[in-house]
Order: sequence, then structure tokens, then C-alpha cells
Amino acid sequence: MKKHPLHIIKSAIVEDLKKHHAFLGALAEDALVYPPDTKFGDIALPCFAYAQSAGKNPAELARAIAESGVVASEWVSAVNAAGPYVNFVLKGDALARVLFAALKKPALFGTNDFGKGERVMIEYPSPNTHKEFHIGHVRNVCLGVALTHLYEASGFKMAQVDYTNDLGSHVAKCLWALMKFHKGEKPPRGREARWLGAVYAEGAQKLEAHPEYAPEVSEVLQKLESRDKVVHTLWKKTRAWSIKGMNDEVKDEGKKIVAELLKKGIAKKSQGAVIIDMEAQGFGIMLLLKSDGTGLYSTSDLALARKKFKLFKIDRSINITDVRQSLYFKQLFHALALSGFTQKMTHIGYEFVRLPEGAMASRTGRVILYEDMRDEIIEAAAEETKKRHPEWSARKIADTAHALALAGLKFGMLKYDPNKVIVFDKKEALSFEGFTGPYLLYTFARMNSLLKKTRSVARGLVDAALLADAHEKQLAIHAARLPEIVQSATENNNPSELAQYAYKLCQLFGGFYEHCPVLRAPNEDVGRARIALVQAAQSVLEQSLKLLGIPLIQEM
RNA sequence: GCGCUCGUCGUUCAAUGGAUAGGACGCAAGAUUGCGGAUCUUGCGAUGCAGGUUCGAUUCCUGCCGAGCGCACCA
Repeated sequence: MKKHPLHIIKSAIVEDLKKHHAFLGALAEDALVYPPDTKFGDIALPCFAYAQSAGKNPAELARAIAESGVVASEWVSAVNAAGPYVNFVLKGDALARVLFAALKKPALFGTNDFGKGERVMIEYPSPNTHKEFHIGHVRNVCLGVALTHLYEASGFKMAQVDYTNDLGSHVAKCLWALMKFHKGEKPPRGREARWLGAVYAEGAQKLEAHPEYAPEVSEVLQKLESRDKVVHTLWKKTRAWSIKGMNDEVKDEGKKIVAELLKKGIAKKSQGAVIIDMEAQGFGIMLLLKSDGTGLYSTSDLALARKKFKLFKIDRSINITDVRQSLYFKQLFHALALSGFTQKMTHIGYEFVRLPEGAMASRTGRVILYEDMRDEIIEAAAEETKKRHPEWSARKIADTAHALALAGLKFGMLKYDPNKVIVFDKKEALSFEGFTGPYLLYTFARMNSLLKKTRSVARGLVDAALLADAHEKQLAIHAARLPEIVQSATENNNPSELAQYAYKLCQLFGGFYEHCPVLRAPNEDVGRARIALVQAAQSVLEQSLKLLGIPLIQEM
């Protein structure tokens, strides 16, 4: 196990407690909690679970433990009982000491190794597969990005979903060969994809044999990227062929699997169609083949899943979709389990984003498209930025506004539990105050500005013991919790835990900033210690925002 | 009809069965020329209803009320 700053302190407390109190034999680190108010202490032990084996009621037990003497004196300055809780007050420098040490490598702080040795694949729709990209889809992408980062930070190896790059040079080669050697030809019906593959192979071979063709190919690529009319039209046509080809291939593969399932007696025929009866599991009926023998989504999914597990050798797979597909994924996972796949499969269903007037529906035109919303927020942010910084260049204002808008949208999507319906209020999306992305960026910018001004302060040994103010201690202990939060957010597939954490960090920094002057600290030593604390808080905030997929800006 | 999810201040969200139910928005009042007022401080203000389990329930169980979603040839 990697040792987090708080792990070091918690395990010292736990070990010492166990040494002195036999009835706490099974005590684990995660039994320690954080008091609701720091006036109680910094870390607490609830005594409910041990009361029975100790033969006392929880409050008596807490008192007995507290009175038995100070434990883990390297870190703890006082122990006191409050009702059924034993509260530990940490020494002023304890937290800051471990925190500063851990932050010597800020990029690693926040990581943990609970997923070590496991490969995971996270699937969520890629933005460019949707033409009508509305704010509901934004939620999906934000969750996907944040979870990918979280899983990485928790030590998982990510298997990348192979989103075919359909604007690359291989496509240009194919189009070039098509135009040069097969202009006007019609591919055989139903075998377009295969034919296209042959054309590509031919083109690649000829290009290798005749390097003088290279400029022609790069011209095609340029035209492709600049959306030249002729090339672009051809590209759209060929892409449709190859997608259809891929889909057909997958579907054929799926039908073979369905046949196997029938043979094994897992699936059966019913009303002419092929189904798996999952009534016993409470999942109803899963339809695998239509009565006319043609395939369905589920047919392809079986094949895709098999391919995924075999090819990428993953241990876990995660699908992020709209919550309405929950039942379908239960069925799919059950079907895969019946076919012998033991990998851990998780479906994360997120609730809708709805408008104050009701659900979004393209039928009634009640949709908010991502691009429109984004532009509107950018405009509001630009106006606000211009007001504050009239001297900034148009370019800088535009960049800042863009970052603010993205932060606002993304944070807005991630700050709530995925299984809660989000009521998307435009007024709220346009606000930059309170529990919002821009507030976090503002805090970051202030930290940055403050640290810039401290560059002239002479460096020297930092005496963490000088951080004795309640604001300083609270900020330090909260900052030190990042690794725990990252792990918990990963385990629960819930980035909102991290979002709430980051916001709380900013709130605590706000209090510290108000009460503990850094540039005009009582003396130089206190100033140096505070600078170190600000640096620590900034690293933690930076790390949190990066994990959430929110870009940072230095000033705003 | 069956199943899943959800009901917490005016609004919108928090709270491993545990300490005084916590934020944000809005509202009201305030922050000595001081590190960025997109900030900070203070106040007002809530667990749908009825039972049950428990030393203790916003949390678990049952019923009711209310909202949303899903339940075989669509994707």
C-alpha cells in the first residue's frame, strides 16, 4: 500500500490504540472518521462498535480510552472524549509536515494503487458520433472523461476504446487510390467495405513502390482536412460503406454466438424469435434475434463484448449511458456471464438533464444544443472579463472566457450524483458565483497571484509548527485528504465526490485567505510556512481540477 | 399490472445507521486606505405521510401519497 499523509497518522493512532486496548483488536484505519466540527478534534474514533466487547456503553468506553493516556504522541497533542467519540487533536505541525513531504511530487499526490494490475475499459459515446449534441450528451462525456482520469489515478491500466480515426492519412491513401486507379467504378453491392479494403491495400503497395506519388497523397489529405467538396463527398460515401461493413461483420459474428447459446440451451426460441428468459433474475426477457432471423443491437453487443474481452484482456468494463438503458445492460451482462465471462462489468446510468419547463424533446424543439449553450456562456464570460480587465487583448479575453465557460459547464455536470436528474437552468449556468466552476478557477487564480508576489520572500526552512491557526489546520487536513477522495470517487464511480471536495477546499482557502495574511504575516517564519501551505493547497486544487477534466487558467 | 430511480430550507444539491441535518442560489444585514469584492462574515429557512427494526433513522424494512423512467422483434 502506498502511504498517504493521513494514512501515516491514522495507522500510527490505530496501532497505538490496539497496543493499549485489547478489545480494539480488529480496529482498522478506516474506522477513524473526521469530526463534523474541528472544535471536537481533527480525527475521531466512534466507539459504538467496540462497546460490547469492552463491556461498557459507548460513552463510558470513549472516556476510558481518552483517559488511558495520549496515543501516537508523535502526531497527536490531545485526546478527549465527547459522548461516544474519542477525538484526537493533531499537533500543529503534524499534518503540514506529512502534507509538504507528500507534495514534493505533486503530480503523484492524489494517486493510489487500489487498481494496480487491473485493466479497465470505459466506454462512452464520443462527441463526434453525434450530430445533435445536446447538453444531456455533455453530461455523458464529462462523466466519461472524469472517470477515466480517476481510474488512471487509482492505478488501473486503461484499455483505450478504438475510435477509428477517420480523418487520418490512411483514409487519404485510400481515397487517393480510389480516385487514381478506380475512378467511376462501382463496388459490388453488399461488399463495399471489402472492396474498399482491397483498394486501400493496392494504394498502399503502389505508394511504397513509387515514392513519387507521395505529394499526391498529401494533397488529398490536405483537401480532406479543408473539406474540399469533391474529396469530402467521396469521404462521406466511403465512410458509410466501411461503417456498414463493420456493423454487418459484427452482426454476423453475433449471430454465431446466438447460435452457440441456443445449442447450449442458454437461449431458446419463443414466438419465432430467439430469447433468453431472465424472469427469474427479475430482468424480464432478453431478445437476441428477431423472428425473421435478423439481428438486433443485443446481437452486435454480444459480439463486441466478446471481442473486447479477448482482444484487450481487460478485467473490468464500464459502460456509461443514459439511465434508461439500465435494464438492457443488466440483461447483457447476465447473458455474458452465462456465456462464461467472469469479468467485472459495470453500467453507470446517469439521469437526464432536463429543462425547468420539462424534459428535453427534439420533437417539440425543446432542446438546448451544446454549441449554442457554450457560445452563450462564453459571451457572458467575455463581457464579465472585459469589465475587469479593459487592458487585456481581445485574444486573451477570448481565451479566458472560453476556459471559464468550459469550467462552468463541466463542473455543473459533475457536481451532482450521476443518478440525480439535473435541472438545467440557464440562469445558473451563466452564474459564476458560489458552487460553480468559475469559483474554483477564481480561487486558483488568486492563489497563483499571491504566490507570484511571494517570489521575493527569502526561502528557508519551513517550520510547519507555526501553522497553528484553526483556518490553517483545517485547510491542511482537507488538502491532505485528496488521495482518500480520489479512491472513494473511483470506487463509487462518482466524480461528484471529487467536485464537492475541490469546492470545499476553495471555501476553506477563502477563510484562510481572509484571516491569515501571507505577505504581511506577523513575522517572516510564519509567512514562509503560510506560503508553503498555499503552495500545497494550490497543488491539490490543480490536481483535482485536472482529474475532473477542467482546464486551468493562471488569471482571470 | 410488474420493476427500477427519486421525494431534505422558497429553489437547487450534501450528509459509511451516529456528534447541533451541511452548502449554493435567492432574501436581509455587514466587511478600519491591507495579499484579486467573480471574495468573505452574520441572519432567516427543510427531512412527503403513517407504521416498524435500533441505544440511535434523512439513511434500513412495510404501506400510502407524489414525480420520473423502463418492461419482446426499435436503436
